[in-house]
Amino acid sequence: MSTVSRVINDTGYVSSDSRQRVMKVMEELHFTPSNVARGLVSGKTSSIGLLIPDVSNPFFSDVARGIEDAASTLGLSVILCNSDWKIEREQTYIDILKGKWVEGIVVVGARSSEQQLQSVLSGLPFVLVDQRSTQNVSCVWIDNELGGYIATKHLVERGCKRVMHVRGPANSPSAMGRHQGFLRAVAERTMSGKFISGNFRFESGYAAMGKILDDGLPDGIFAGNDMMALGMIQAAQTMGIKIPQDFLLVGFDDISFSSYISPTLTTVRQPGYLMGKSGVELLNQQIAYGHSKPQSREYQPELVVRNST
Amino acid sequence: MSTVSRVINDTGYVSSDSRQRVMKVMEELHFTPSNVARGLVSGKTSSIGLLIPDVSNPFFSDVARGIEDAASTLGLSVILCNSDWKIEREQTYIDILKGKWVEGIVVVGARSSEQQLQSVLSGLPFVLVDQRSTQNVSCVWIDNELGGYIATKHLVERGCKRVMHVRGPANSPSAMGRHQGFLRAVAERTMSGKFISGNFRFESGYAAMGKILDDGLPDGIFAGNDMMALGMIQAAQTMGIKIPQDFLLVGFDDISFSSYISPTLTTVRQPGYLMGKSGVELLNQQIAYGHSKPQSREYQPELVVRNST
DNA sequence: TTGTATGCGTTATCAT
DNA sequence: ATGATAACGCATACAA
Repeated sequence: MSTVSRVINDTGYVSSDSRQRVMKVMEELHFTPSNVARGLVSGKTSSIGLLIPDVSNPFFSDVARGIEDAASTLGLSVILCNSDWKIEREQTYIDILKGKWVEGIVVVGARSSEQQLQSVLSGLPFVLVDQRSTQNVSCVWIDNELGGYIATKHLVERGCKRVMHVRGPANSPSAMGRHQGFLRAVAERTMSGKFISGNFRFESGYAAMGKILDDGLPDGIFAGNDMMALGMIQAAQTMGIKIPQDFLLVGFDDISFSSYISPTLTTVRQPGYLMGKSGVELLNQQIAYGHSKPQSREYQPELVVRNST
Repeated sequence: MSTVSRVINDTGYVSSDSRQRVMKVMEELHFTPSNVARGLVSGKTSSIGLLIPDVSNPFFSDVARGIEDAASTLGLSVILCNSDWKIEREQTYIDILKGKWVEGIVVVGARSSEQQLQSVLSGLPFVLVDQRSTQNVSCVWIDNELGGYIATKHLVERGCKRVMHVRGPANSPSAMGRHQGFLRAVAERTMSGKFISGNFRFESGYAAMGKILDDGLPDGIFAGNDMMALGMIQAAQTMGIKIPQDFLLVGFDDISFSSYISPTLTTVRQPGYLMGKSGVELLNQQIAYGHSKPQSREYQPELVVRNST
């Protein structure tokens, strides 16, 4: 009955009498209109995809929360997809999401290249979060290079003479950016800046601490992210090395746990929640105003000084 | 063309010639069948809802990961809904999910009563995770009472004479269960067992430490969850109180950070990832075999002894 | 083995 | 102001 449709959508002419009756019956039958049928006719499913490496990772779970909150505000539902940093899984999920006619996808920390993404997405709106676009796609990011620079400079200003970097994985643009910033800060003072590679995980930081000790302890270390920094703190603890007495430590991300440990961790804040929120807003622009000009939102990394330095 | 449908679903008779041609064309056009249209005709959307208080909470993000993994394995997509422990939001999301024709809902740590849930869901399959059912609905849970008992008994066995409990919120069945276990263990030794209320958050544990100090420090504290325990560790640290020298501390959950801090936290493990995974499996039973007999899966709380005791 | 018709629940267009 | 009809994309039942 089209009259029903009219009262539901509040469109067209409906006598107040009919409206009353329809509303009454809807109450009685607990009637909920089918978004599936609606989607089929309108092409709009009011759903978006969230492609993210791992929701159980503290930084990403913050991002995810920001995304879901913003989406919810816009009346959009979020379909959660964990890719585990695997390109293959990214592609698989994208196919599924396309089949579901999501209105767009928020891609967080993707491993696939932008070309791959664009090719597979074939026109479906999407935004990159935690990643800068080199093509012309909407994205939300922070200047990792600057963040790495700030972190390292802080170490130097605190009087460190031998600084080191525990870098994230080489296939992560964020990790590489931070490393670049580290190198720039180090070059400015004509210091040497050694680094070792990790994988952004706690265990990786823990293990790094061992290797570092073999090479002789530096007086300042910039960890590529907070999880590795936590690992280093834990390792240092068991080794009887004191922070900040024996060396200063700076992390990256400012996950909540950075201020929940001892020593509280000096770190470079990345506003995960906000970045997620912004991502959805940009995506919504794309969705609403068609394939207009992509926008990007850049956040500034911010040093948060705590007890580890 | 129904032949196309036949090759996609691999049903009915199709000459290998036609199959070849169809597949070829599908490749060329990057054809992806619409799950929306499919859902409309079959009534199956291959989507489930995930209603959870807060994905950015470490325990819940573990659960969420388990759920998404299991769902993905079963070919189900997960729609993420954060309720913030608000009954109102739970209801709102449920309505949305119903409109989307999800095949079922995994309800994690709900605040709504089972009656409310059943009433709003009106027949839609759902399972409770992190909550025991008093009605007849599928659920995955651990024995919180036993967990609380184990934690407290551990304290006693370690020689504590005056134990305390920092409880979670009164409207949380988990919190109350753990408290009950605490009381039972205390009663067995005819000890007094004071407690104060918290809200399961870090700040709450931090604040609790202050109040506890006013009443005179006990020699053993059982915190209602790990987040509060972390808050207490942090507060103790700033107050110059040493753990486990000045008092022993046991948490609950075993979130990963429990072993990432100093002192590493003795805690009662709750297998969040597994519980999420099981939840989906039970839900799938409900979905597949109609409204058959609900099942429940109980996990045993397990004491993990670390340095805080 | 293949094509045609019908219906899923909703909305938009057209008649009434 | 309201009802009838077509269409969305697919799968099923039926006819060829």
